[in-house]
Amino acid sequence: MKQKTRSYNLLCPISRTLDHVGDRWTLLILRDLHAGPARFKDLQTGLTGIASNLLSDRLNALESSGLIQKYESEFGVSLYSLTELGEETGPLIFELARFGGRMPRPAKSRRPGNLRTVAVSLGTAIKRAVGPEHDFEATLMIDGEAFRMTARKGSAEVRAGAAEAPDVVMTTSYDPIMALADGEIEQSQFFSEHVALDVNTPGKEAEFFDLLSRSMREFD
Amino acid sequence: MKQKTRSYNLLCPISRTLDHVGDRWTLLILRDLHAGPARFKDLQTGLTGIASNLLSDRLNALESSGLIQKYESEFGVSLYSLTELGEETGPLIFELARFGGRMPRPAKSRRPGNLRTVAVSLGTAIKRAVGPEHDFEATLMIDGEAFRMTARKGSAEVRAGAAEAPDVVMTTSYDPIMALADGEIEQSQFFSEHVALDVNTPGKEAEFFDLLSRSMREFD
DNA sequence: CGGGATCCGTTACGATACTG
DNA sequence: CAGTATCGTAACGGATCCCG
Repeated sequence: MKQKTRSYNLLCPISRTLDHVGDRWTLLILRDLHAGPARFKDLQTGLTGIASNLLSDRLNALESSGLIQKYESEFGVSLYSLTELGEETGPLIFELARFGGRMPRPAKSRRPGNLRTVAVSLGTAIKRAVGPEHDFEATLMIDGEAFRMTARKGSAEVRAGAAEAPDVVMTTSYDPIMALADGEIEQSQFFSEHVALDVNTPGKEAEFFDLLSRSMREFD
Repeated sequence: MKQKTRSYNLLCPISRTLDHVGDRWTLLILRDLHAGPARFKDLQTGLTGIASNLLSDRLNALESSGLIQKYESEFGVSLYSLTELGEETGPLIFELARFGGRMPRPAKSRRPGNLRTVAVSLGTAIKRAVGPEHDFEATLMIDGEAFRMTARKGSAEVRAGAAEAPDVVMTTSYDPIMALADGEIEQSQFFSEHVALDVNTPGKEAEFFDLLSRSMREFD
């Protein structure tokens, strides 16, 4: 049950970080948790085929490191979420996503079991791009999976689950989003060909588009 | 001789990055190369006890990924260096260093075999802090190991080896630098108690101090 | 049925020894 | 100095089992 988790144990901040998050799967677990609290099963499907014992080991290790916490929600569902310290891996996750866009896309790659990864790449990017002029809530429907994007008072996030009272609702699918993130298509093409938009609060769609296109520029 | 290098192969930029740099030791090798070209032996000592076969495997894999390149210098010395693509891991390395400062320092940790790691943490930070008002070259002597810091026209770097015509020479040692990076002592204390400074070009020490203290603020 | 723990074959790691 | 070869061991990966 208990893995030993090899460590470098070197007097260097970089290797210290890797001692906590450098094991296989660990950064991907943190990635998915940046989309909000998740159950064991959510993580297992999002990580396409991680062995349950490994997921369990990693969650325990992350809890020991103080990066995540486990708690029971109503009805006794166990949920894992980032601690305040764990949230601080956001910029690190963002740089991982950004660098991935620089690497050639491999011939065939599997789709993850859920789309939290999209929410995360987007979420880490809009946090950098948001300004005080952005104030809205949006629902993103991606291949039937719902996420909510919130921008308020200079801070922003994307989380799993629909918004309660969205100003705008954007419907799209996974492949064009990834193509956009990988720089294979342009923003203009993405918005015009692959997106359907519902506006509940007229005027807010301008803020929404503005934040989204600023975010995409963060990946350059 | 040839390791298989497990990969996630998921359609996600984050996991794609990890497919290239996520193996054990790989990010630390890149770290050391951010201090400039290095020989096999330099890397081996900097990584305190990495097995030579692993170092060899990782270097081959990184070369295949296009992140590093191998070339012969004069006198037939083999050198490894970052490619243009590999240089782009800079921000990622910086975030790894920054997050390490947030984690509690473990009770006992070994010193790396050389101090390239210091040059790298510093170097990634000054790249973010430098402005057009900084224009100088400095030599940093850290426990007898020489590095050169260059700031010119809005860009800056730190590399292994002394500067040829330094405007200032700073002499200090490893432990206080790490204490500073880990937030255990203040800048003012660091400069006043643990640093000796030689000024060759009067006036340049102000620019030098300014860039250094701006850099430290990047870690907050 | 979700949330894991146990078992076991396989693979990468780590140390040492050895060679050009 | 710059690696390659060998080999024991620890971590991974997949399947199965267990418990509320």
